[in-house]
Amino acid sequence: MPSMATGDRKNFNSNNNNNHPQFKSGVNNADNKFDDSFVRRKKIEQQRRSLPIASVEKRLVEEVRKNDTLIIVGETGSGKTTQLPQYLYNGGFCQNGGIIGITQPRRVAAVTVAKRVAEECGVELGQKVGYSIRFEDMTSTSTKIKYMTDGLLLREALLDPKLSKYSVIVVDEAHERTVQTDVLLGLLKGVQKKRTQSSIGSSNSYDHMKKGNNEKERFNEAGKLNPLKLIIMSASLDARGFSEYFGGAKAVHVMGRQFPVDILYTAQPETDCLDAALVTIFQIHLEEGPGDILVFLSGQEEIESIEGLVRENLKKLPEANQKLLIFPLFSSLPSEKQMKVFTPAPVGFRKVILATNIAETSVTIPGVKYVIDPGLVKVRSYSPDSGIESLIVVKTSKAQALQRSGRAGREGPGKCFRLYPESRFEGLDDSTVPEIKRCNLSNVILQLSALGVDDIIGFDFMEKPDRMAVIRSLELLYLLGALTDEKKLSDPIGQQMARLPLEPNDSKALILASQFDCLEEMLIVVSMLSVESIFYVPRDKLEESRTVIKSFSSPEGDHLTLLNVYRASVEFLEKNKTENGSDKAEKNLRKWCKDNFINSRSLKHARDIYNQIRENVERMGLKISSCGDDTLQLRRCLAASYFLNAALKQPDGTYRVLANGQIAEIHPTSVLRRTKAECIIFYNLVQTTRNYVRNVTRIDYLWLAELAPQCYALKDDKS
DNA sequence: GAGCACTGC
Repeated sequence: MPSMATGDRKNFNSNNNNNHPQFKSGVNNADNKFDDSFVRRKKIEQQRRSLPIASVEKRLVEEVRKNDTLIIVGETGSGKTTQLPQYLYNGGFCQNGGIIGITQPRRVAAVTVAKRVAEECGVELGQKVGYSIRFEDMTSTSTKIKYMTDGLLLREALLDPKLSKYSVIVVDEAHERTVQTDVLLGLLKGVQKKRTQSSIGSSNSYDHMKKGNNEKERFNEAGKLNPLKLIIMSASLDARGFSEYFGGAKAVHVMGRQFPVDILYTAQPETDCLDAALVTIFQIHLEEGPGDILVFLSGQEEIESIEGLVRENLKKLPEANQKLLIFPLFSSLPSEKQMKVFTPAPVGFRKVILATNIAETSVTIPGVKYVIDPGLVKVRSYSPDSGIESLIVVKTSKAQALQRSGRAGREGPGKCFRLYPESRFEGLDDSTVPEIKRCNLSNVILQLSALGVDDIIGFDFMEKPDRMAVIRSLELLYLLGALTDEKKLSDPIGQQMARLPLEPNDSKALILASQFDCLEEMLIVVSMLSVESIFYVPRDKLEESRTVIKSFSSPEGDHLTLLNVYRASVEFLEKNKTENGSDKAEKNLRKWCKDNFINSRSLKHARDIYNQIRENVERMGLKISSCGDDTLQLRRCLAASYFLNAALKQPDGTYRVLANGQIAEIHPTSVLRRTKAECIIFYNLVQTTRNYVRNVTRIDYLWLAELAPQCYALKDDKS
């Protein structure tokens, strides 16, 4: 417990190393009652012209004309994401009928930016300017500027390996180095080479035309496919990595527009980060001017405990100083609760937002003037040998610290309190380890195989993934029957698996389910497994939730329990629709979810996935039939698909994973926690305080040898 | 009897 009363406070050193130019806001200073479209257009025009990037429009277009690949480093607020595509359009880059594609790592970004650009262009969204993300396509044949997620462009490449409808592809936020971005960069490099070759040697493109490719390709006057212009946009200060990867590509810098943020460090290293954050919150609240506080914490648990501490300490202050409102923010929080952070604090009040990484890039909260950064972050780590996933708390990178502090300077000058000494900052890694070096690669490999890349180890990644991780994933794909002995994609299993937007194991389960006559059920199970945490239980309703959740549970395990939840929700929705109409029914469903401790956002997501993959398997011609109440077939199918995730009970009640000997316990949230089935299959193995298997179903040990002989042979067979 | 950062198709 911090001793605020005794005057315990943190001493912060300012580095005063502030070389950011200060800008006047210039926006919204006229409270215009006559905000008709003309005035609005004028305003937009003015805003566009005042962006830092506007002064270099001609030069940028010229550079793109001269260079097939260009790196653009643009700081926050430069306007690169909204403006560059418009400059290129006006510069004639769509004249051959090609379109400009801009990729984003996140769905919301693709949507909001597309909306803004459509407005700036004065066109209806979905016409000249559109976006395309999973479950939502807002483009048409007239779309010339298309925003999309990078994952979606990867999917498009499966159907059209030369991405022939694009004349320019802009990869935005490349510094984030998500798996999808990294794969995309490697792919685009190859596409560019192919298109350059085919526009030199005419035979290639001619062959392609002869094959009767459905996709219309963009040809120049001589009937050749135009080269692909590639633009990599990054906010990182160092463009060297990208430039080197693209053969010494030219890099240009565009100024940003940020308000200055004063960076403060503690004089001494902190031993207790939570306590330091708590003290700093009150220090700001009591000593600094108006403005909201954003605190970066590692996870839900930390957020909830600090929330309690702030409340406790707040009560001890004089009433005049109690005007502090606390908002937790993390991804699994139900959206109604997430939305609350956007309501401005009443006059005289200050908000403090306790957030995870979600506030670093995904969510921008207005009103933040102070950032508290303990310098830690929870990251996923994955061990290819044990197949164990875990979340570990590590120090942020310099780039991440910079990103966090930037959150204080969006509306005016701000302050960032780093809860560590300046010397420690110097010792941080420049940037975060790319995701591709710390994740399961089976999906990446499956996708690349479908694109004709057979030599994964030799693929031109910007940063090569771990060799062992590649080998393990190749093994898995081979055992699932997706790859042949020659490491080529198998037909039809591998081909079908690659087409499904799921993890390879889940795709295999669907394909097998059509043979086990339980595809109807497996579609639901896989959709439910693909989303995060279906159940959401507030801390104070633990007891109440137990009986409610129990009503869904199946003695056979969690997979069937998830199936029950989905079916109950569909039944509720259908019945409501006939009685109350569609809109009202959706609203009632959300209430039903709340009453049943189900996260309605997750359930909606599962329904979207269900509809999408159902359409996929229908198009593949798989037989969709139901096993009804006979769940034996479904469990046998699970065993046949997830055979590598089989575990046997040991005398002490723990489980031993047959494939690699790992020891784990059944997670306490599982319906099989108490029953202790002899043999189980599980969906994933996570390490927290202990090793836990989650989403578990009871199976018969003998099924393994019968259904997965490539992995298990009966011991008696040899004698 | 425990706890799960964030994305994406």
